[in-house]
Amino acid sequence: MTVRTRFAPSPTGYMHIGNLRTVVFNWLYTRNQNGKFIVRIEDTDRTRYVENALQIITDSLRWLGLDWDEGPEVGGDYGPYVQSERLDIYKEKAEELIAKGYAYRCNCSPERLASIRSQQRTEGDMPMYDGLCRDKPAGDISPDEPHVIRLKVPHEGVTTFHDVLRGDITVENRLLDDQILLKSDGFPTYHLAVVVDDHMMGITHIMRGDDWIPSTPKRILLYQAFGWTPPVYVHLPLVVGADGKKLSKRHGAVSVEEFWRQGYLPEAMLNFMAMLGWSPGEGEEQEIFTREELIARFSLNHINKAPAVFSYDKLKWVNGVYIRNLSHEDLLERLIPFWAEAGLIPLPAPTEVIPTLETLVPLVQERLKTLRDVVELTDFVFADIETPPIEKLIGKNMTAEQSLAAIQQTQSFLAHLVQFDAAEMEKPLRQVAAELNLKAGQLFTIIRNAVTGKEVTPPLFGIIEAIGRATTLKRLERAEDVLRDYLAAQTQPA
RNA sequence: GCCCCCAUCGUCUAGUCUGGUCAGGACACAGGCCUUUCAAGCCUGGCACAUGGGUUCGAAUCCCGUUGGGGGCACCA
Repeated sequence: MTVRTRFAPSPTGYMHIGNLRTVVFNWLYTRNQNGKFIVRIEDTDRTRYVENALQIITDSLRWLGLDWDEGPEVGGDYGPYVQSERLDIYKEKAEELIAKGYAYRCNCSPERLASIRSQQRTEGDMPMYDGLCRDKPAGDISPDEPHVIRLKVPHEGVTTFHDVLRGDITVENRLLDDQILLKSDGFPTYHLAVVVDDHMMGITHIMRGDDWIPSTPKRILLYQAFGWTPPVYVHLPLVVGADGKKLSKRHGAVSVEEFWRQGYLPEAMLNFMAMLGWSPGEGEEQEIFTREELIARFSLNHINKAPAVFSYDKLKWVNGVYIRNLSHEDLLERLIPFWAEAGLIPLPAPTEVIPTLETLVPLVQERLKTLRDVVELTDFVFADIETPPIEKLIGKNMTAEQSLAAIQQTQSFLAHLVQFDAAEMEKPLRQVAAELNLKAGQLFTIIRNAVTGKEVTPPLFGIIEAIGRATTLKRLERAEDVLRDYLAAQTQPA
């Protein structure tokens, strides 16, 4: 039997990271099994529909490299793959259930429903439909008047389904609501649409968040009513925030887009997401896996049942590992959009700045946790800096005179350097420090401050090379001015 | 309120099914080495089987209770 799985997002605006983890597991399992992965759009709620949401979903999937075999843009034999284009099917299936006695028409007003719900709540009961229309005679509500179609859940007995991770789960039928299957606007609800589509599209395995467990019995009842065999269920543990609650915006970034914009690599995201709730098991201590390794090793046997906290720290670490493993060329290409977005370089990058960028890449590579970090690390190369205040220009255990002399010596050395190249700088500048009776660190620190305006930067000489001779000398000069002004003020008591 | 699910370091987890190695690894944290700053790298350290009761020669592992956490209860998915 060919494994067929699906990802069935609602086009409500963005791709949530919790959804993404579900997709990753579905996709890895399907690829591992050589099955078919299907994307189906569940747009049955017209009130929540967002215009370009479909685009966001497909862009997100493509960014992660999660391809689908059937669905929007690629077609397939079981289409259409958008539920709003399948309305007549659901309607027909709902009528079929009425004919078989498993469903009934209901014309209770939303107001009445709300009022019985609130009453049930205040009385401490589980809110559910009171069944007013359930026993009305067959022709009592005309198919032409506004109404919904509800599932006729048995009052007695229990419904059991099997979950691969948790075993059999049983719920008493009396606790299940007479779920609405077809809304008064003619659209199906999720419960009907998903069962009909999963069956008609030949879905064999359903992997989704375990927040769906409580509603699964209703689904099973539908399969029984239709006389169909339910698929295999795998309920995945939820992805939660640091407080243990369902991951949401207040925990930090939650949409795939945001992670992309913050400079996470798709391959790092995939690796990290795969390990959230799944592990290779059997004493395996490897943490970093290629896409191919993940596909080869993924199995349902090692999925955890407990919810997993989404650790931004660990994701950053994984991302850093992936960044360090990139070739210089590859990293450069990925960094350019971030420099450009910060306004440091134009896009596309002009050929004359490429050598500067190439100098920078090896300097920043092991310092980046995200691609976007490059901005903070190198902005002074492209943009003018503020001349540092006097405290930053006087070295540790040094006088202003010594500091001025040190900067002057450095400036004159750099001004006359034949090859303005990082490799040519270190030795002679250490020499300069020695001659001035300074530790190398004392000299380098004030030079760093003078030239970058920051106390923490990538290695100094590479940075100086990237900044270039003219700008470097100019910045040193400005630093000297500050020191000279300071000294003048000292000797001239006010 | 009712129902369902879950429970190993702060976090992700290995080990649980097939009871018996100082409960292993990683992130984070602390200290150290390296070092022009910051990283990266290396070394070291602290840190967990929620709890009570069984079963057993022996329980993180099997059973029951308790506690704790999460989720669900729409003409939303």
